[in-house]
Amino acid sequence: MVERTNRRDAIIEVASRLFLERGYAATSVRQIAEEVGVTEAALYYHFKAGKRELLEAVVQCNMPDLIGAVEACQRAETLHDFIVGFARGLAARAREHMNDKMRWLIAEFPNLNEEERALLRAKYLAFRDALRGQVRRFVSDEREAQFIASALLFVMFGYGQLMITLDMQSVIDFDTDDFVERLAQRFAC
Amino acid sequence: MVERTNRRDAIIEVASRLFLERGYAATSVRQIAEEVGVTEAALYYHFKAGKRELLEAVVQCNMPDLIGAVEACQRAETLHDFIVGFARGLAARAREHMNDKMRWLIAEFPNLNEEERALLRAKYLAFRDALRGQVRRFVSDEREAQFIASALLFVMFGYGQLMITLDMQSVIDFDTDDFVERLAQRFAC
DNA sequence: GTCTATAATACGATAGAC
DNA sequence: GTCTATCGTATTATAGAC
Repeated sequence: MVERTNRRDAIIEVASRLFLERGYAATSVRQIAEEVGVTEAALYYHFKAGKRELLEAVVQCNMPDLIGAVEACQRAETLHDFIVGFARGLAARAREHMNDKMRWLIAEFPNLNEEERALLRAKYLAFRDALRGQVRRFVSDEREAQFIASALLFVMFGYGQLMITLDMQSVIDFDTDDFVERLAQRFAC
Repeated sequence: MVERTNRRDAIIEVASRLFLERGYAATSVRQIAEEVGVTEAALYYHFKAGKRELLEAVVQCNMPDLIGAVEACQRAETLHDFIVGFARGLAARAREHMNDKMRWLIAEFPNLNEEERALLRAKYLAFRDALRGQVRRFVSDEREAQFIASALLFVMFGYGQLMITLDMQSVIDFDTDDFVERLAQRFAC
């Protein structure tokens, strides 16, 4: 493992912010170096493989922490409470820019190499399995638990991308709490 | 309305393909002109406002035809059949690159101006209302119909972005037909 | 590790001939 | 409408001094 200097981390942080704001292709190495307060040459010392290596680093540190949202509601005693708690956990993570990270990963997906795509898929799978494991506590049938976990996942993801990322919430009168409550009732019956 | 020449349309077509493949920022005017088989100067004759005008044209012609998916299953006689038919309609549209278009719109969302964002929101609203109208045929309660329409929308969108756009289907054993069937049962009960 | 300086190329955009 | 030619700038990346 290569030693990580503070400067290297600072570069990744700035690159991460700019990539998420404007996209990989629209961000220049010069802009990143300027905002960090170093020259391009210094940046290329830290990232010998250039801009692509910067992308790799940013992809790594922007993998969304989905698992945490499941762990946050392990104590629920009914499926209904679990679903409501899960939605609450995701909402908290949305405030930590989880939606922006997902939007960005989707946006840059065509630019990712196979290794990075595999990492993203592994994260997704681990998340789905954790979710299914929790649902399994309340649903005895394996296939039914699988279905509920997938459905919850799709609903939450679709909500995040449509309402938050595409900012539909600013123009639509949508009662999220009521939606989550109805969803929980529907799946817990 | 300005007269549209064949050449202008050819340029939009190539620009559309390249923008969707590589993104707006990563595609150069030169590449587009080359693939169309004209010079940059000729391209700037057709698009006096330059690259940004190209984006506007491509955004316009890549607004997904969501409404069609609802209209395709207007004859369903139960909510269960409607949901299954609706999923089938979306699957057909996925083959017409509707998912790629949605992925691209999400990716370029930060680059869109207010007019273009408003257009996207209007499309979404019209789609949701059409969906709710159909659900209303089977569900008397207005708010419940609203909930079901939103839930279906989020599920389908989440499925499309995760399974198709992020290509999870290539690595996960997922039975879509079984999923849709369980979904229909769950919401039609 | 960070700098100055610079290479080599690509970019968006335009002028003017035909 | 399409071309050639070109402008001014920005791009990724490197060489070599300190």
